Amino acid sequence: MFEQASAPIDSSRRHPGFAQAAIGELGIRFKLPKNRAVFRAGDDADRFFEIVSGAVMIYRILDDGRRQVVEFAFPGAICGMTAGEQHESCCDTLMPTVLRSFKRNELGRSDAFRMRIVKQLEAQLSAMHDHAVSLGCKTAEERVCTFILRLSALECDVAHGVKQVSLPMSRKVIADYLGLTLETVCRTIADLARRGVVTFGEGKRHIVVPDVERLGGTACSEAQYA
Amino acid sequence: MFEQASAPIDSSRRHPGFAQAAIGELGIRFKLPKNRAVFRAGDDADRFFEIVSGAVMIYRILDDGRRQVVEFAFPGAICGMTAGEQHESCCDTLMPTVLRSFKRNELGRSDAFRMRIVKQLEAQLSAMHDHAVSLGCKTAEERVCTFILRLSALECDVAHGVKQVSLPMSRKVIADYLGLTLETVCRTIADLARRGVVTFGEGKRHIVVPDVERLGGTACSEAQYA
DNA sequence: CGAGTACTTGAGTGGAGTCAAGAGTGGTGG
DNA sequence: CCACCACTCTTGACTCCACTCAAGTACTCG
Repeated sequence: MFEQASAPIDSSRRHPGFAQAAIGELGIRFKLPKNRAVFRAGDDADRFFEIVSGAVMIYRILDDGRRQVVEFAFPGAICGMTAGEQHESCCDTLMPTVLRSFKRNELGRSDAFRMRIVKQLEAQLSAMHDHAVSLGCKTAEERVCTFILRLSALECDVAHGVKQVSLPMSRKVIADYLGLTLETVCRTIADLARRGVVTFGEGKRHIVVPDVERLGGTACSEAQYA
Repeated sequence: MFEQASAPIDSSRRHPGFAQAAIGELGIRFKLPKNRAVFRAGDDADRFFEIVSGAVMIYRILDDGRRQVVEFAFPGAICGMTAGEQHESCCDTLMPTVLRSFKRNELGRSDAFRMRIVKQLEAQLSAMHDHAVSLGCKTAEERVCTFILRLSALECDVAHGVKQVSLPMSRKVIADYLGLTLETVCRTIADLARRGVVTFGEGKRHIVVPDVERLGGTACSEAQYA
């Protein structure tokens, strides 16, 4: 009935030995290659992570294999903070990624640190609200445009008024994030390209946005009530 | 193309005078009737709120009137915390509700308070992840079952093994939360009732769950990878 | 008790999913 | 360097779940 998502990356491929690599109070900095598990649902949530460079995805998997990517995390973001004892989601790297790992109880370290964490959690909550709007009431085309727009806001090369966005993830991952199938994502991007709303850069993972306004119009924005 | 959601409740119906009602450091406690605005998207986010009793919904509205209810908040939850200067969502009461209002800068008050806020934000983030799973990859029936199950976990009368859940919101609000139409919500509940997975209590807003296991099976749960 | 709102049910449609086949891309090893 | 293989991406044809439109019924509250 539903396409099986690829199972989570094998536990043995998780960052081996790093967590034990000691150091006391400051975050432990370490690097992972592409497609490695940072943590798995069910792991003890005694540590959380800050993305220094690279990118990760946080996702959940249902019994029958359906997968929902709930967040992407880029440099500056934190992930793996949870009120419970165990992680409820999985987290994989999308590209070579440098992380900083903190013990959960380091949270009490300093006011400045804690305020940063609160700000980050607020930002993530707000991003999840945006994402819920996409998933709950936008069409396939609006979701894809909103997604490209969001990526272009964080990371893009701007050359003579044209933005180039590089997608660090496969069509399947985008589909699992947007609540669509990979075929629908393909078709939608192809259609946007046909109409000139976007064009392809070098390779299918580079999207060029000639007119951000136009893409924004196609993405459908939120009403303002002041 | 899309059904117009009712516009947000008029600003003049917001809690009049309460914010100015002074008091210094402790939260200001106040009560609102049903269907009142707690805050609006665009309002200054200088205060945030704790639900003491009752219930509220947090939602966003798109240009063309589509509405997405992103969260419900019940006693113990906080709402209105945002990293930005203005609120990005609207918040209305679903029933007579007692709230406690805090100045944003009161956040620095005490460690215990701050830790409570962090825990709450983590819990809300986790709830949003669950919600994204529903919106992104569950069928109408699974969403409705997941929703009833979640409500039954927080609030329900248990009498001789049978759970009764009271829905404090209209079918339209449930639909806007689950990313469905109100007709689909109606049909789905009717169908569950026909099959005996749920039955109606007194009035259409009281759902009786004879067998929580069975409802859980219909809701579709998450895989565990330890 | 009556008016307005909330809810239910039916019939028909369409957007995104499913199934399937083929093209492009990148990494590896001879 | 290029041939091969695996994986990712694209496109087409058909299907189906949830949406739309529409009519009618049940609450709720003044």
